[in-house]
Amino acid sequence: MGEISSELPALSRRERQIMDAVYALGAAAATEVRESLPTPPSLTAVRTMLTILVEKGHLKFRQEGARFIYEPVVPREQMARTMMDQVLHTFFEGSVERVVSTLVDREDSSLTSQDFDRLQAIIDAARRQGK
Amino acid sequence: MGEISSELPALSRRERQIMDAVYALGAAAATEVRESLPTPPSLTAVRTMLTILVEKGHLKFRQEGARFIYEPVVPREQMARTMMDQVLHTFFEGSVERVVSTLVDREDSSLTSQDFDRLQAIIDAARRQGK
DNA sequence: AAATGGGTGCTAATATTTTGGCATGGGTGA
DNA sequence: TCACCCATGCCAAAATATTAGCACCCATTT
Repeated sequence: MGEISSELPALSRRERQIMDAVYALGAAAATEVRESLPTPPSLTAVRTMLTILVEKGHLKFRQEGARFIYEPVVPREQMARTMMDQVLHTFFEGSVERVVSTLVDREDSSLTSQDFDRLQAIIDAARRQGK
Repeated sequence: MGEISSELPALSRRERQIMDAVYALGAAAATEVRESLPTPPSLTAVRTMLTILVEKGHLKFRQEGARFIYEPVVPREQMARTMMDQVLHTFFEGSVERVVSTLVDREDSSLTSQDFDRLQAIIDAARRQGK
């Protein structure tokens, strides 16, 4: 049925918007999802979409008291990886360096000295581990 | 008409697939676009979509001999930035560090020692400039 | 207990997307 | 020059996506 795993599913526009919203929120109820949608439709419509996404295996939900909390089936961590690969390939010709360059050069990067330290630490660690 | 600029347009599924293909290719004719589409439709269908995307202002084309080469209106560089912001916000809670971490920890990262040097240089440069 | 705030399921109209046929025209190479 | 390839425009069916109404259920709060 599902076949989601690490493949990024071909979602429709609204479905993608909703999945993005849920990923950004971590987990959320219909109302919250609706609030973070661009040009939000009716709450009923949002609920329908959520149900569809559950049926398709992209979302799951847990009941918390009276409310239903929706959550992605593929954990954010994993999807983040997939999305990065996607962006890396489509917009950066697979160049990690260009991505990092873009990241740290952003207008509103506002990276502190400590942030830079941490970045350096991450790279050092990867270097040691990689070989 | 267009109103595209840096806002990421709400494309339909196929439209996004095609835009991604064109971005990945840099510029391409209909046939090439078709070849890099998942479950490609007929060539006519692809052409129709390309035309629609031109009408909507997402693509432009130039005639090169007998063939038409399609190209994104928003340059890849700029769209790359927008996409990064998007991914950063949706999947990494805005944490640049997490992105970098994910990038260098990828299975098939295969980053060489020189790659790491360059990464470090990028960060050093940004640090000096940012402060 | 009654009102309220979510939730469900079923249903269906509308809107949009997606597909591609068909006739036609212009370059280009054999 | 004559196919051939690639393009165009117009058109339209088929498939999907999107929206939402309605009746009803359950938990919480007043």
